[in-house]
Amino acid sequence: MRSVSDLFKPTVKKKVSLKDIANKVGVSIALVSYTLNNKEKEGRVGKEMAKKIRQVAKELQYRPNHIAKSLKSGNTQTIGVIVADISNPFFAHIARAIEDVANSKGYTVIFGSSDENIEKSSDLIKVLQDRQVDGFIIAPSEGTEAQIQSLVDSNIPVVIIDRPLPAVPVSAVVTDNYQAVYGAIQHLIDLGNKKIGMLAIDTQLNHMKERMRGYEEVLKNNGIAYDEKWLKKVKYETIKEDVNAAIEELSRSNIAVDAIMFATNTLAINGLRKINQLNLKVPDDLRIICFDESEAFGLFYCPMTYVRQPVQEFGHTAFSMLFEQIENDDTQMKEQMIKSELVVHRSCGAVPKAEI
Amino acid sequence: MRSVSDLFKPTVKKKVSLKDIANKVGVSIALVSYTLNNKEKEGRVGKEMAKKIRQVAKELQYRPNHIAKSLKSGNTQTIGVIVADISNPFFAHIARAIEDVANSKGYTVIFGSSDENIEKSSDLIKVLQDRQVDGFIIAPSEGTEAQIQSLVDSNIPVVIIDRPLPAVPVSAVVTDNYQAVYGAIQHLIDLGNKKIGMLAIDTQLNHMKERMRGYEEVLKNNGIAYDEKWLKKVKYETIKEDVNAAIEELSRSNIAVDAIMFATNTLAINGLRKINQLNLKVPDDLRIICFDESEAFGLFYCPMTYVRQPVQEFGHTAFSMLFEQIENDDTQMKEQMIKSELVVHRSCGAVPKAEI
DNA sequence: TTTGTTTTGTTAAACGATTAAGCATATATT
DNA sequence: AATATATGCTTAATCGTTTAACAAAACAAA
Repeated sequence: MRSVSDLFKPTVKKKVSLKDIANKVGVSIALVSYTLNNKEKEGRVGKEMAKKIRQVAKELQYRPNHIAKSLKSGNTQTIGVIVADISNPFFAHIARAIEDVANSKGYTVIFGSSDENIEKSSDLIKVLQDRQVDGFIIAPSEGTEAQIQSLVDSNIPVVIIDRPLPAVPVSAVVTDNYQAVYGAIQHLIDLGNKKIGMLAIDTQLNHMKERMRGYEEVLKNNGIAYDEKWLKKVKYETIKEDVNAAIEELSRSNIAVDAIMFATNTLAINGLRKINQLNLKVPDDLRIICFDESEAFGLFYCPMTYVRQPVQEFGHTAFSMLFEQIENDDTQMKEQMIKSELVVHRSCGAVPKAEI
Repeated sequence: MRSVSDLFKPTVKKKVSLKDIANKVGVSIALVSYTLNNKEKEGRVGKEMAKKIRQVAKELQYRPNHIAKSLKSGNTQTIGVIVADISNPFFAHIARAIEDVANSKGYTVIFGSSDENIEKSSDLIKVLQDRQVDGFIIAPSEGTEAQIQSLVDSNIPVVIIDRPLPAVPVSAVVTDNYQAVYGAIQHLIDLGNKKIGMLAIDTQLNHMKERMRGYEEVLKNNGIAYDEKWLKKVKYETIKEDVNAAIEELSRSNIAVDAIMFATNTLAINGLRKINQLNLKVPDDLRIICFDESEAFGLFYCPMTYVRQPVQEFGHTAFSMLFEQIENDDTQMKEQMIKSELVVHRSCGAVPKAEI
């Protein structure tokens, strides 16, 4: 007997399956499957019957169960994307670009933030593997070479982005970090700056090491004696405090630099905040150049000169390369270079050509 | 015979299943399943046998196939999160907060960006439903009431965030937008500002209407004649151009306002950029107050006064409420208010207490 | 010796799809 | 008339799990 309370119990609407359609039409499940997959030829479905099946499917508002499909087919049409922090605008924009292309190709994306942490990265990879993702796009954290290598060994499609791992034979979408910084600092030098500081993240990751190498080399090649006090390596975990300390040191009268390059977005935002607090005027008191764009630059009184990495292209290229690997299982590993460009505004001390 | 090329063909390492373990140990699949799920009692697995099974599972590096589990159990331990744009820092931070709690509870999150577009929203919901997500957290776009209602009707767990839908009986995590703006503008008035402009998004969404209502009411209650030219509604799709035009108008000498409130993050960033370009000085020429925090404010020379919504709490509360619905299928709908606070700095013309 | 209780398994159905293979019947070809 | 081909639809296996139901042996109790 139904009790009164049963009447108010939320009855979960059962999902419609092929079976329901088959029952209603009075045919086998197979016939319904063939029809709804447009394999009427292959399944030799009669014209009338196909029409009826389609109609009933519509009536019942049938939607295929993707999980069941995945189990049968072995692919999930899902990719995993692991970045350091999805709330960091640089990664958020890449993520968004990936989401858009992926969706347009019928893929769904699962994002994860590793917080530059080896264990979190490993956990995320495991979870996503358990969920049978068809492939990965990863901005690898320091020390995760083995994790990536293991994916490669298991023949799971992977593309790494932003941070090359020279030790691992894996497809990658990266920019020429050395060249980009070299060019940026050369720009500062050409404008007459001599004492040039640099804030970078303290990591062994290749992209950051290349940025530092670019910095050191360009100074050397311009005959500027490199002072190691000018290069400040800050910890990711304590970025705010470390940047504050670094800016204070670099601006102290005894070693005061003419200019500072920020090696990332986040460094720049923290640094510029401190520069505001110290009441230093850009470009008069201090010239600034940044790596990566930020919406935030729009709020700075002095239009910022920066190295622009095309994040859209990053995302699109990464997905295309991954897609190729997924579709086609003997794809060769390849490294795709994305060209960055120097966007010149006034923060380095010169009026950009466009504004003259 | 194996050809030479076979040797180089990437052999996809087959995944190990319960069957593989069962075969190797020489028992039935069921026994392995019971053991690895710690249901040895229920499955009456012998001690010795359990030990052996576990050992072989480890040897073969068995990892359960989540897809198969989902198909059997009917739940995917996955939730769908739909926001307007994941690359917008406000949503990116909420997303990150959701990701963190969700992961800690064993849930995986799939994000999607609706771009404030009804069709995209509908498509996303469909895709996620097809993928059998256990529930949704949605920041609904304008005109998506029917979509949300349909989820509710189908008894699918949903929590909406940020934007209340008064017409739909659904659980929600929101802030008191009316009160927040009322307080913010009152603050401006208390500091002597009379002609106060407002930039808002042109939408029928309740959160924005409430913000506008707060603006109008507080002016009225303070005996300030409300001039409709002061309230600028800009289109989401053409936000940059519209904001530029709005700022220009509001600062034109004949109607020049004393102060401007920005009703969102993105409006603020675009507006402040324009204000920089026009060389207007904050707070001397113009006072500013914003809704929502932004990293970017750190780059503005004048520390910004803004209404802070605790995004972490937003994410955490939303997930908790969703989790409750998922676990417990006769949960009552409920609306959770999150308290916002006014963070006072100097952009409204006064020195904040903390700095005196 | 017979019956009951434990212990230790196995079998088989199910979740919702896909798809090769089989089986009638009708029509075409020789 | 005998054989081949086409047409229309069904059966059953499979993907990797879970879990209720059954079975067989060992041991205890009557």
